[in-house]
Amino acid sequence: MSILFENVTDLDLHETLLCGQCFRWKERPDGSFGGVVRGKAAVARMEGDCLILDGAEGSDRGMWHDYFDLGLDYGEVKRQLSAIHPILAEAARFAPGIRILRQEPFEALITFIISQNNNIKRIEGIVDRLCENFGEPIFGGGAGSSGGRFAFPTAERLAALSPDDLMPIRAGFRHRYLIDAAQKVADGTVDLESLRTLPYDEARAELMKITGVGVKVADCVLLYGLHRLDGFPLDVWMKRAMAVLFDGIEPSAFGQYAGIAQQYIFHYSRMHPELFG
DNA sequence: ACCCAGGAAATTC
DNA sequence: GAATTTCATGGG
Repeated sequence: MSILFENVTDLDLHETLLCGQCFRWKERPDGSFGGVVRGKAAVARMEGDCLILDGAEGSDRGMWHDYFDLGLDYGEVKRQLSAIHPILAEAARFAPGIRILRQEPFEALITFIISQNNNIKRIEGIVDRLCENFGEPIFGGGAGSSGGRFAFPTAERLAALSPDDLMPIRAGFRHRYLIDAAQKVADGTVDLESLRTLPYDEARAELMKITGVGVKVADCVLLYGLHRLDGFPLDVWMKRAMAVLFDGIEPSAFGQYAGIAQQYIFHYSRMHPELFG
């Protein structure tokens, strides 16, 4: 079974799925991508301006439309952002097919806790092992050969574990952070869904109740897991980029789509390390 | 051997 | 309170 979207603009799967906002999609030899979203495995590919999800049994169009944020006009977003600063315009031109995915909040929380003081390659390996060890196996459909054959673990499952139970995923000092996050989500101490509408600073403060969540990780959870496009995560790359490429400019200057600007700049910077040598 | 990685907690000054 | 050190793990 396949799901097809026609007339899709401003989407490049390679740019969107491998730009550091998510960690579970794997590129396949034929250029398609295998991944798992909301417990459904699928293979994604583009043919011209058509987005095709193969083997997505049991999942509906709406879920994928939502995930790829197809309801937002990124052409208009880029017009607005490009008018703000010429280097931002260049960064958007460099990877015009980046979209901000609407990932699951708990997955964003866990994966970006793992991301701290870590590199993207190793983050992907840890997340893979986390899902293989503690996620529900997925049967049938695109699951067979897509690489990711396990759902992302639930908060309830992880909350029942101890830090030492996570030894197989080899996330080191982050084990206790992951358990604390799972427990606070599972017992309602932190209500992730409520963060969609809370004022930004209050939403950030809620997330920072979790041990291992500081400002940067909280901003990533809000942007990638709750689609707070006004969020602007500042990691080591972004701090360098702001200092070197946008000296004197405050993130607030990027407006309501600051988070999208951040992704263009982050990816542009990572692909041009010589700018900061 | 040394340094860094989409940081944050623990310790020290 | 602000500045520095430590925290696992793996790759360059």
